[in-house]
Formats: sequence, C-alpha cells, structure tokens
Amino acid sequence: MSLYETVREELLRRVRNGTYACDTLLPSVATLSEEFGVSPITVKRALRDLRAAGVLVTIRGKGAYVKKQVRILRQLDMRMHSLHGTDISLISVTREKISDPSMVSLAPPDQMMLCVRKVISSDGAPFLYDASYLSSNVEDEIVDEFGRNFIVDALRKREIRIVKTEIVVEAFPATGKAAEIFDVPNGFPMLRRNYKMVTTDANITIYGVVQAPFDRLACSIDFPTLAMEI
Amino acid sequence: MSLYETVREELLRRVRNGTYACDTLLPSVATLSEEFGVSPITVKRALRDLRAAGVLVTIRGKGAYVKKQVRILRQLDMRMHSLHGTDISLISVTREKISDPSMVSLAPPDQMMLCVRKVISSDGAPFLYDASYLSSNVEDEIVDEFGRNFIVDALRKREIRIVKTEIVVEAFPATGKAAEIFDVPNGFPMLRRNYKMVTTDANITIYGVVQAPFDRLACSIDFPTLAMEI
DNA sequence: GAGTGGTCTAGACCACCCT
DNA sequence: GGGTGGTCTAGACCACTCC
Repeated sequence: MSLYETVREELLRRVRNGTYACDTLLPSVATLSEEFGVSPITVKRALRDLRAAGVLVTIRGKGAYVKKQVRILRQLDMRMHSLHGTDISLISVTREKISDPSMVSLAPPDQMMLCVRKVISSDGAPFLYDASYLSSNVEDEIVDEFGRNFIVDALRKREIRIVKTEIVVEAFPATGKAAEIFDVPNGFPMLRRNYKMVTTDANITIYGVVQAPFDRLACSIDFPTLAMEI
Repeated sequence: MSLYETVREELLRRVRNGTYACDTLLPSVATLSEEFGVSPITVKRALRDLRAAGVLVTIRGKGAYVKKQVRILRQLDMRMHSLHGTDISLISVTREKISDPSMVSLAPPDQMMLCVRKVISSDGAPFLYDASYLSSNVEDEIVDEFGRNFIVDALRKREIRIVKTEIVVEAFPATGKAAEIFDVPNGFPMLRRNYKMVTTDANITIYGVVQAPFDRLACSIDFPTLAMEI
C-alpha cells in the first residue's frame, strides 16, 4: 500500500473509532505530516481522498472537519410531502429537449418539453435535485404550481392520476453542475433516479431525473409477495 | 476553474465527442503536457480524476485507454438466471455476524450466520459481488448449492418460497475490498443493494448485500399502478 | 501577520511494458 | 534501454480565516 493510502486509512480509522469526533477540526496538515513523518503534500493527498469519499469537509483557511453523517432513507413508494422540514426551491423553468444521456433507457420523446428544475432541502441542506419534463403543450397556469409543489400534488389538484411508473436507479460521479449545487467535490458518488410516469391524461407523460449525494439519500423498496433474484 | 480541471474537462470532451475513441490509447502524459503547456504532474492529476470517474483505464508502462462503456440494466423483479453469459464464482463460505454498517437499516439479527460470498461475471468481467447471510442452523447440504446457484433457485428446489422482500439501494465509494474485486480505484462510485427476504420457512430469513461499480450496473423498477412521489 | 488549505511546478525514484 | 505511468518530495504562490 502506498504512503498516502496508509495515511488515509489511518485517518479513516480514527474517524470511525471516534478519535476524531463528528464536527471537530482535524490537526493541521503540517502537524499530521510531522506525526506521520511524511511530506505535507502526501497528507494533503490523503485528505483529498477522504473528502472525495464524504468523510471530511475542508474549509480554506480553517482546516478539515469530520463530516456529520445524516442520511435520509426514503421509501420509493412514499409520498414526498410526508417528509418533515423539507423546503422546495425553484431553480428554473425552461423549454428544452431531453438531452441527458442517462435518460435514454426510458426512451424519452425527441421534442421540446417543459422542464422544471428544483432543489429540495432538509434543514437547510440540499439533498435532492430534480429536473422534470412535461409535454410542452401543458397549460401555462400549471407551470407555476409545478415550481412550488411536488408534481403528484399539482396533478392531483387537476384530478390527474398516475397510471404507471418506470424507474431506473444508478450511481454516478458528480459532475460540474450537480457538484456545485450540493457543494461536493467532482467525482463524488451520487445516486440518480430516472423516472417516467404515465398519467390518466394521455397528453401528459412526465419524465425526470432526481439526483442526490450518496451520503444524504438512500432508497428503500418493499415487495410484498414477489420472488426476487439473488 | 483550476488548471487540472480545465485539462480534465477538455480531455473528457474529446472522449465524449469521439476524438479519443473507445479502447484507444491516449497521447502520453509528456505529449499532453506539451500540448496544454502545463506540467506533466498536472496532466497526471487530470488523468487521475478521469480514472476515478470511470472514463479511463490506465496500465502502467503502456498508457491510458478510453474505457468501454457497457452497462447492464437489471430489472429488480427479474430473475437472475435469465441473464445470458453470466458466470458464478464462489469466493468463500464462512460463519460470521452481520457487521456491515450499511445493513443496519434492515435490522439484521445479532447472531452467527452462514455467509456465502460470490462474484457474478458477464463475459469475463465481474459486475456483481454478493454476500448473503442465512441462519446458521440451515442444513449443511444446502450450503453447497448456495455457492453454485442463485439463492432463489436453491430454495425453490426445497420448495421454499419468498414471502416478502425489503430492499435498500444506495451509492457509495469503493473501499479496499470491493475496489480490488472489480479492479476500480479507491473512491470509485458504486451501487449497493441491501436485501432482506422472508421465506415460507420460518427458520430461513435471508439477508444480503450486492455491490456493483456504477458503470457496469443499474437497476430498473416498474410500478404498475402506484402513485409516486416526485 | 500568522496560520490554514489548494494548486502548480521541478525533479527524482520506482514499476512496468515493449523492443 | 527507452518509454510509460505512479508516487513522493521540496518549494513556491495564492486565497482564505482569525487575531
């Protein structure tokens, strides 16, 4: 094992066993490099890995803090609004085609669609980034509701029900945009859920993408009677 | 944007638009550092990020190759054996307690259990790492079958059916062991599925973990009539 | 101004591949 | 032996925080 890996594993061990407690400041790079007898740059590299793994958060001019681990576990068939202390923040409403390559498995239509992007926060920290696409010919009034509410809620007001849902769940490394919104380093492991919802209104089929950092969200699913693989 | 980020994004752009095609060798670090007018170390750092993002694979003494993207999409309620060209390789059969912290949300029992670990490969490349736990008092003969077959198959031979399944899906960064099996760098984004299966045999409840690199596996789920959140 | 981490560079050494 | 990438170091500069 290389030097920086050894340092990284030792620091990780100290975080896990509580030597470096939650929300506390780690010793400075200079101190650690002395203690381990390695160059400061090697310590920095170890810290960089730990940051990328969600173990630490570093603040320029201050130091490295042990990241608090609070992960939200969501049931996939649970309604969104049942979460406490969540806050919806509208990012943008645009007209565009679905170009996200991760959506291809849901075979989206190749036409201009209405796109509503929002960020959902819990206790001030964003934990979900949602982009949902609707047929461009939806009435303008409904757009406003979509920005402030969850889609199913907005649809229900108009007595539109969801008939069928397809979901694809995958992990992926954070890229520029998602990394910025969640304030995580590039390459940070993320969870993505692509969805397609068919409604009782033949004109309205909803496509979308929800993203979240791996350490803030996990999904749970229950199958009452289905036989499962592995 | 920092220098190495600029280099990284430009290289990524070239991979995406086909300038550097799949399975081809990139120019050497020395060449790239000349072209971009930066230090070789800065290029190396950019390459390191791209390796961590699953874009490149580097081989010592040869160079950096563009990684082929072949992701398997699996339906969560699809039976495993329906996949073509898959191969099961038994890693170990042990008796141990469930200590994986990612399992706590499924509330596993705190007792010695039988643990069967296997790797499932497709076309020679491992894409699934499964660890499944059973009550330790299961008959010895069944253990052998578990190593060679998928659990549901082994159970069905004994006319045991699955009554209920709970699943938790999450992303996480690859650590030492998983990184080794799949030959991915530390911190590589992975997809994990924790499961709990209740069977018709009151003595047999199965717990387990399936892991896969983000670029080799995604899960899909269909809900015929359920109303979904966001 | 002193201390912190983030970045970039130059130079060195090593392990590995190919010829 | 010459080329490749991986690692480690020393030194420098910058941006930031805190006193």
